[in-house]
Amino acid sequence: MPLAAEPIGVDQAGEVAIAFKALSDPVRVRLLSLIASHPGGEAYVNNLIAAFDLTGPTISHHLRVLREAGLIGCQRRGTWVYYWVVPTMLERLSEVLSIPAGSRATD
Amino acid sequence: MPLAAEPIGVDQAGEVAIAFKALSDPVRVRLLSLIASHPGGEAYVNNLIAAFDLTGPTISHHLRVLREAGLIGCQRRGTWVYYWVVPTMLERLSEVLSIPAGSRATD
DNA sequence: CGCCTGTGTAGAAGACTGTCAATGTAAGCA
DNA sequence: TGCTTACATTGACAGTCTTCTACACAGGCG
Repeated sequence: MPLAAEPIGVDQAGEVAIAFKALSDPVRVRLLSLIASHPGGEAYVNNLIAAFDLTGPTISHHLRVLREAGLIGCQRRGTWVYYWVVPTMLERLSEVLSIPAGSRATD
Repeated sequence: MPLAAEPIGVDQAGEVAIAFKALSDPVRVRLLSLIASHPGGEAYVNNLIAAFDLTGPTISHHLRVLREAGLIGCQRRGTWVYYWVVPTMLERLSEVLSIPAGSRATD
């Protein structure tokens, strides 16, 4: 349900805000984009760490925030840990921000 | 350009993160929804304050954050100040989160 | 002019966040 | 078993955020 269609409920506003908070850091936005745009839809941590001027623990922390927000999933395969995006969550957020047709007013 | 289409640039990630940070608080999500879904697309501050268990200055602060993020605009008309949403900004964020067709992988 | 209402600003307290160094855990290999 | 690599957790520090109280500004009205 788009945010602009009707006043959002308190509970749903809280859930949505948690997801947006996970996206409120440039590093996490880039991480999500790197994972989502990776060939095959997956990426492993070592590649992600190499893309930033940050230490491993910091990237690990950001990945955890994204995971706890339900935006990405992960799985260990042998030594490496693979991450992938959860498309349904992104789509839900995208819909929340969409503008319903015919609801535009003074701009 | 959707976030999942290709790795997002550092600059754009920063801009997008600022907008998402503005949406990372439940109060601001509800404020934006109240303004966007208001008949006529506008709302004035007194009504917004009445919808929360928060003081006027706190609502004023949140409105400023939304305004500085480019998500809403405002104008004084006599004694009252009216707020409205900026649809282009919401649409841009919605597009960033959208999933390009055919890019879904292991879920 | 002076008063009241509506709205924003300033400053401060407390909680939260991003980052790091140090340490811990898990898997592969000799 | 012991060593090495890959990744996560812990604890700490500096900075930021949310919220409040107190105050200031702007506009209408007597």
